[in-house]
Amino acid sequence: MTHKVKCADCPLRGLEHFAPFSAEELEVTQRFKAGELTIDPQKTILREGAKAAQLYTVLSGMGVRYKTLSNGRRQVINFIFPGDFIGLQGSVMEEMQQSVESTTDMLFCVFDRASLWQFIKASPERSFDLTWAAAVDEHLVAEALTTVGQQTAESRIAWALVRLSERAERVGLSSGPDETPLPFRQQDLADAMGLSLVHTNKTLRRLLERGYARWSDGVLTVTDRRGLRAAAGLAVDDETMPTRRPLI
Amino acid sequence: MTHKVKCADCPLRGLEHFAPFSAEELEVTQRFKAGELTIDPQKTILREGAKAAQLYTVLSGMGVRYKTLSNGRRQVINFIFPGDFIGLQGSVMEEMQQSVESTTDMLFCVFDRASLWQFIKASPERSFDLTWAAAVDEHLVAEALTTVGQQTAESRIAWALVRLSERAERVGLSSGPDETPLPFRQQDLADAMGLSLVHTNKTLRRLLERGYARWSDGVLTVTDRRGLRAAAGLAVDDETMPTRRPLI
DNA sequence: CGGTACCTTGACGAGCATCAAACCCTGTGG
DNA sequence: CCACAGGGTTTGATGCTCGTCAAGGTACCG
Repeated sequence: MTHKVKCADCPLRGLEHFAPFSAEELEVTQRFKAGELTIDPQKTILREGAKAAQLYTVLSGMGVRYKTLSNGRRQVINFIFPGDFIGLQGSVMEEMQQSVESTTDMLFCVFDRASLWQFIKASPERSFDLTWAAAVDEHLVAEALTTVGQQTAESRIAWALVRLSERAERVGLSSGPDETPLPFRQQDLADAMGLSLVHTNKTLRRLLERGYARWSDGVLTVTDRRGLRAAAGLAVDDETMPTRRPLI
Repeated sequence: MTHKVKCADCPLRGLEHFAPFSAEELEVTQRFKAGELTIDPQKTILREGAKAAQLYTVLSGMGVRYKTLSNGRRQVINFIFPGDFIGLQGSVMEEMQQSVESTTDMLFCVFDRASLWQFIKASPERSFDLTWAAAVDEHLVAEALTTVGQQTAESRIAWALVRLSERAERVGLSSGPDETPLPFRQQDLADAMGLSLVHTNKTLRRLLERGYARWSDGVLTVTDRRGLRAAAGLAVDDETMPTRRPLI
């Protein structure tokens, strides 16, 4: 397999959201890279119950990470953005407990799980980045749990819109001021926030009509960020996300 | 500060739930250890908003990790058991986003955050264990999110009882067959599962009356594990937790 | 044009929250 | 030894939030 994108040319590296690479880190990562993966929309990249042999960094596109229950319901654990590192679960559990599915076209950087160990030994810096990635993920999920567990439907939806737009902006997806792609369905939002599709729709509609944002054709435009944050139960300004995170 | 408990004598090491230590790993960990901390019940070990300078491994006792909202509500993110490693959040975020509070008397093994880096460099094996710990945490939180988001009150409570008893058993807390300490209040359970105290009480009572378990004086006795797992929406037998995990 | 995927809206009822109060304990002090 | 207070548990009554059911609307696609 050839690498169409050299790590040195990785489009994500330039973003200020990601910590800078040393030349050595770059080289280690490049060696660890096994190839690339291009995926169509609505395809499953990782499937629950399977043993994942690979790890992926998202180079472009978006998706959802979710878990399905025996009763057929689905919980969206997190939305997947460029820069996200996925598949660690499979290295710790016997088998994957969650699935990852593409929403849009996606491009992945593929790493071999078997060589993960060498990767760690080769570069302590990079190995801490792994821990970092896992910790950030946990933080996101914990915040989602808090929102789903303690907030009303309105706050939950508002919170999701705030976080989704923030994350999109940070990885350079903005197509204009406060305007980012949001290719997900209302059903995805509903499954993420523990609400029914119908109630999600009605609540979302109310928020949009109140002038906090617009959302059509897969593009979200936040027109009143402060109002939206307030509705979400978030402090109007403060940022809880780490401003810079390592990229793997 | 002196170490009353040498890592070599750590009471947790013997448990088969934890991966064995090599002599070298033991030595590295011992060097990293800064001291010990004894805490009374109902005390705050880590507080949201603060910058944590230390990391802790729980040697004994139990507690809760939670996040408080601006509206005064509280989400319990996870229950803390012996062997748990806490404080990583503080190394990744600017400041802690969650608090940790003791429920019982607790004993911690204290590590200095400043020397975390040396720790990682000194032992790649141990550094991967950090990642492992973070990933396991994320898995637990994700499962909680799934339960809170998609299950009825009855399933949520049943799920909590199953997981709590399992975790307690694994770290050697059983006081008899299917009998483990459970020092938490119903309010803690309620805050963990996103339910009101009243509804938690009524639902819990129904489960207990149905003969799945008994719970009094801080001791949980599971009398019908299969029934309880079924009520929780879990497969009757399968184990999703990694059977062995590293101890830090 | 029929078919499918997604969004939207109304009607109805259930699950759960909230309010209120009583009932344990255990500890404390007169 | 008893009165009292405080933390936790338990129970009943009431009503709101949200889920479920049902149907219609729109866009897109073969």
